[in-house]
Amino acid sequence: MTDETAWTIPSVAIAVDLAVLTVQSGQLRILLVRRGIEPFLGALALPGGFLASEDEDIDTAAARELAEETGLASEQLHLEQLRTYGAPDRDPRRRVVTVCYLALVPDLPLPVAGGDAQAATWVPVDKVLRRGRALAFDHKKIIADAVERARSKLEYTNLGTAFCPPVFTVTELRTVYEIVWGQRLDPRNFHRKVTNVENFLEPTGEQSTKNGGRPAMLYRRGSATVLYPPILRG
Amino acid sequence: MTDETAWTIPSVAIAVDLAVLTVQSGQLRILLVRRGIEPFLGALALPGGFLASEDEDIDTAAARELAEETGLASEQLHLEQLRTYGAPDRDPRRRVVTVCYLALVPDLPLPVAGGDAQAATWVPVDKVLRRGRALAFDHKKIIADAVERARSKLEYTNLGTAFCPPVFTVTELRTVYEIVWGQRLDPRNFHRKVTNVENFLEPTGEQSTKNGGRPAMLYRRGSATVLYPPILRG
DNA sequence: CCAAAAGTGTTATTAATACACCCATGC
DNA sequence: GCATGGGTGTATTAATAACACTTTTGG
Repeated sequence: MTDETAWTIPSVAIAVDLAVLTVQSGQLRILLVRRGIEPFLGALALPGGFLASEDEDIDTAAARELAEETGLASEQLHLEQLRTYGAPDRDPRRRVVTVCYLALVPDLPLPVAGGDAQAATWVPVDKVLRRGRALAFDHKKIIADAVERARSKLEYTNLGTAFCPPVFTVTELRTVYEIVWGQRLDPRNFHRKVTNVENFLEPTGEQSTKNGGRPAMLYRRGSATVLYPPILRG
Repeated sequence: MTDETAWTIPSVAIAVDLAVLTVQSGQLRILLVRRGIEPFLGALALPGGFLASEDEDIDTAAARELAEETGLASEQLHLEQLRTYGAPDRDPRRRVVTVCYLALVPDLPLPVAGGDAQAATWVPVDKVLRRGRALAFDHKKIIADAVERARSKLEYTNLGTAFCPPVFTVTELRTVYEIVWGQRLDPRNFHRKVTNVENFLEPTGEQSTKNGGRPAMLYRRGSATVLYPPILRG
């Protein structure tokens, strides 16, 4: 930080945008809102906004936006800073630098479209990334970065469990991996791997009999947040 | 991004700070400047500054600051965004959000203290992180994040070579790993690992005879930027 | 010759992969 | 019983770890 004085500092607006990912109906999906004003009127965009006040912390702003859009508080959910995007022409109106956050959430009943928030919808990321028309600003690039971050974090952390309900089976967790990575995993080897890593899964003692076949053990997320050795995609 | 209009947007200053790491004299070191004004007068701080103009891209601003401080251009050097720090009270004067960048550079002749830049010095990160007094703002935390990012990136990328000169030996590269990780590595296994990964190192055909003992083959950084399987710290 | 550093070979251990097989439920 | 999904055992392969040993220089 240099010693330049305040009068030399250009005026720049700071926004906070959210890339909220979930696994729903066998797809990796992202929460998007339809823009109601120009620019990019009618285009899909990441939910977000400007700081609520000059005193609001940016992490707090992200958590607030997330609660407004999904109704979720910070428990059973993961929120981390992704990256800051600050190309000078990314917003045609004025200079806006946006601090983007990545959130991983379980399959929610639905995003509640209430209050002043726009109606939000879950959109498959495959569709967004392949035919990326109708995406506002540089949000397609942001989504690509968010998805890559999520994919890589599944390799060496327990964040796959953020997509699961509080109590889940090994198969549910494996399905999350398969959907996020777009790749089949051997059920038997995956089972052994995640159950052998110390404190990765915490057995509840309960069983799930929801599907046909032999009942599955139910687990909670364990205390181990890192997975060593990692599960590599290959 | 919401549809709030500009008059609701709080005014926040955006800074760009640099965590420039190098390996020098057997230590991992970071480039720091001594502050000449309040607040934190006389304390060590990361080099950085505000955007040069309202039209300057933040990545460009980081590259410009880096060139000003080190004289290095973007070749034979790595520069990536680290994280954005935006706690409301991190600067007592006014609200400042800083976008921090991580740079990895080879052992330079010296940082040139010329023009309007303050005199910069290389400070061992161990010293900074252990007895972190005299660090301005939240820069100690930023440095800790930068070091952890650098350490983890050595595991699965070729960024260790960013600390090396354009042409280097396997032993020089291993020494970089040992210093950054603070851990000894088996010379033989390391050699086999990095020379076996396809396109990780590009042989020059030349040999180095600088040290005693058998001359070492000289390599350039290869085209492979990711290391699979990774070299894990354990 | 000796010391020092570079590099190869070899073995043991560990982890990943592939797949046969058994287990426990619903119907 | 039979289909279905859950879970274990095991052989194969690949990667890591540990270390003996050879190579090539300088003195």
